[in-house]
Amino acid sequence: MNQAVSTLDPMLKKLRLWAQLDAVDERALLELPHRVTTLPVHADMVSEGDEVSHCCLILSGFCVRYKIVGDGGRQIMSIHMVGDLVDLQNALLGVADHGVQSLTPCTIARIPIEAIQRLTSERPRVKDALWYDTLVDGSIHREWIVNVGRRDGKTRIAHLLCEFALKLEAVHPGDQLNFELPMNQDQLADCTGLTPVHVNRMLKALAKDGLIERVTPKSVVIGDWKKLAAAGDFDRAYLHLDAAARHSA
Amino acid sequence: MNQAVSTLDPMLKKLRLWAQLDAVDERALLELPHRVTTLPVHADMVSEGDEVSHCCLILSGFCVRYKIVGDGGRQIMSIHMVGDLVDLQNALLGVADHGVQSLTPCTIARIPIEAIQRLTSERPRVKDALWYDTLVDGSIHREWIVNVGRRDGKTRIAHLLCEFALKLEAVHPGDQLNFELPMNQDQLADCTGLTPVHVNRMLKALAKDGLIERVTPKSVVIGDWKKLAAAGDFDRAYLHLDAAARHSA
DNA sequence: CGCGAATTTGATCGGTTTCAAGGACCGTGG
DNA sequence: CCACGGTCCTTGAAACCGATCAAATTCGCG
Repeated sequence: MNQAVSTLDPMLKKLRLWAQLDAVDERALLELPHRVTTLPVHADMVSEGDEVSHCCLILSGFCVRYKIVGDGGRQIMSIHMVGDLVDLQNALLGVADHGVQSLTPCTIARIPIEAIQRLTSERPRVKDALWYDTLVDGSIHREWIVNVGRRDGKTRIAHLLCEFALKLEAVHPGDQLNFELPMNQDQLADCTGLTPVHVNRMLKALAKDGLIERVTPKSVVIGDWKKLAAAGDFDRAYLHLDAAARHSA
Repeated sequence: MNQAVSTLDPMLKKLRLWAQLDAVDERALLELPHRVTTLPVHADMVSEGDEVSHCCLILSGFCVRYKIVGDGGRQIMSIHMVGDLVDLQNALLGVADHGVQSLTPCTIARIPIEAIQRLTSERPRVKDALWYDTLVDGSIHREWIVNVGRRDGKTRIAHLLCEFALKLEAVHPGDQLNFELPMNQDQLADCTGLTPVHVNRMLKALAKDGLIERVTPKSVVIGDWKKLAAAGDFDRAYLHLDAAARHSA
């Protein structure tokens, strides 16, 4: 049982940032029924139009939410990592209005949505935390609208790299200036509304400007964070990572 | 007092779609403290970076949420109308990560955010309704990411027109095929990530294709809904307007 | 080592932007 | 009532960013 309890820990760690949970809340969260599954790379965990009965918590690996447009193009709307309840929105809305796909092999915990709904109806603070989580998600969505709508190619890529670095640092403290992207250039293109070819050129341009270094195609070393953030028109406020400070104040 | 009660009715009408509210919930919602204000056109009700203490319910008129990017460009992230709690997200997150501006003269009711928080902590169904509201908002954000990220100019405009027509019909049943846009072409451009000049050309193109008719610049008559929806790659699912049917089922 | 996938690079094309100017509409004041 | 000024819409021409097409190179991996 202790085994099972610790499984959902990444979720708890994140939700603690969003609301003041007491011991009962935390235990109830960790005791949510779930089934751990592993997924290969490029696996669809949810497809657009599916009726969603489970919510997937990422325990390791990366995945994205995306939609396919009429002409066959794909747009990625968000990137997710350890601790993210990746299709909470789909699950609460009842019908998947978008797909979810793994970028890398993943381990996930599938939690029945009814269990979550039962828990939130009994534990108001848990509901607050999950609500807050969806609010932050919305804030990130808004920034992405801005990113693809009003920034040029180089700026979009720089912005995405900054966001990824900070989100990674939040769940895996260490050296956020030196990481491996879990995406190839096709997927970066689908995040930024560009073509893979142009992504390639913009990455090269960022490297030439000395903002990043690339040893292998997917490795990123941020040479100068401030300059990259400036180049990406990046302001971390929208990630609300400093929420915890406000809450405990 | 009856006067004051009916003021917030547009909000109640919308929230009823999102959750099963009982008589106590509804009365509590209508009795929320508030101050009614009128705003001229192009007035900022919230600016990015503001600390937000109130939440604005739109009683009449239209407004948008937007951000300004580094090079001075503007991106509109959503359009709002009667019944929308327009900066609930900003208010709940504490700091405005975006601005809110009126497109037309508006009447709004400013509700203190603490009153909303007190109410949601006492009435779980109200919290559910507001949460659901923010979830639908997120769903619309995701569709906008797709719209500006992966669709060409003509398709973006057609999509926006379809969305606007349906949202308008939802709050003001009547002839959704014939309406007046509350936006000029600069603002349409800021919604779609295009330039005003190009918006002008795409509107003309849609008219030439017989998908819309334009008597005055802002008037839109949708000639053939199905064709316009096809041209706009539009699928209404993301608006979740049919949620009510599911809930009562 | 060799195959397939992903990255890189080059050349060309096209949608959209930019720059610029003319025209329509509307509220205001003489 | 009409002249005026400003804002918005419309249109044209040229420039540009990013897309497309195509091929070469590198990388990952069995």
